[in-house]
Amino acid sequence: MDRLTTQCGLDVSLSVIGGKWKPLILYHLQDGPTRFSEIRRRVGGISEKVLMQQLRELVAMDVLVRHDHQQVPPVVDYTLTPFGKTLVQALVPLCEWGNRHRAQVTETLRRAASPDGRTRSA
Amino acid sequence: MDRLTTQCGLDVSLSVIGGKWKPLILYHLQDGPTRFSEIRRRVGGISEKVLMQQLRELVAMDVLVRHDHQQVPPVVDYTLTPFGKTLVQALVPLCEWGNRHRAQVTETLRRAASPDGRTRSA
DNA sequence: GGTAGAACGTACCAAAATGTAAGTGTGAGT
DNA sequence: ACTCACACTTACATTTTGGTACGTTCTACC
Repeated sequence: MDRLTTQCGLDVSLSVIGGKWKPLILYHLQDGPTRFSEIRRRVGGISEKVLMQQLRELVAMDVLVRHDHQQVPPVVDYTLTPFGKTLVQALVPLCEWGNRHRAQVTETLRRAASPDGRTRSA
Repeated sequence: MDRLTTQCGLDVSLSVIGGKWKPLILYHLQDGPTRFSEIRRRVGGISEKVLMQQLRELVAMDVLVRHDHQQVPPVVDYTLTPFGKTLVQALVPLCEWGNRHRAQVTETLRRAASPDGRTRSA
């Protein structure tokens, strides 16, 4: 009972980076401490509300630390914890895979969405 | 405009393995051709409808191939394509990460969900 | 004959995730 | 004075996702 079962661990990872944005967020935090608004700009397309949620969850999971500079107007930044860095490392291959196959995937998605949907021959 | 942007590739991967079940499904297909009902049993907890959806999407993305044995009662199996295998390889690290940190993640989730929510010391 | 199981399809629903728009308080720039 | 940016929060609307339940066609089994 150890073939590759035991629940492959994917479930664990997924529970941490689940959602549409978390992987992207983590990715954009690799440069070091980053401010809220800067993350928002980098990720692009994410709303403040959702970004906040995700950040809070990530912080709760000890993947990030939040540093409030106690200034006004507010200055807060988020940083990957060592734990978070291991996670980022783990998704590097996925990132590379995505880059390597961007064309193919994009193309496939395109034709899947094409109105006359000729996905195959007939 | 190419610092590390260009979209890190994660968006591509995510568009393929997005969703609650796809990674799990792929994982359980590593053994080779697997029948629908067998996948369902292995993954566990997934409904027929959703499994069907996911499989169809995966097939559409050329990650899997569907083989209908043209028998009755129906015999159909799904297999990873070479392309699919590269994807599976890419999520191996995530899988390992999950296994390595299962305890911590589980614990964190547990206390986050605890009714009296003592997230910190006291 | 009735039942079970194979691999689906479909209708309808509930829940989760995401998005939108607005508001908060304060200080710096114009 | 007015506006903007900061880091959020809240209420609300919408979209996406997942789930339940049932139907189908056919065969093997009791």
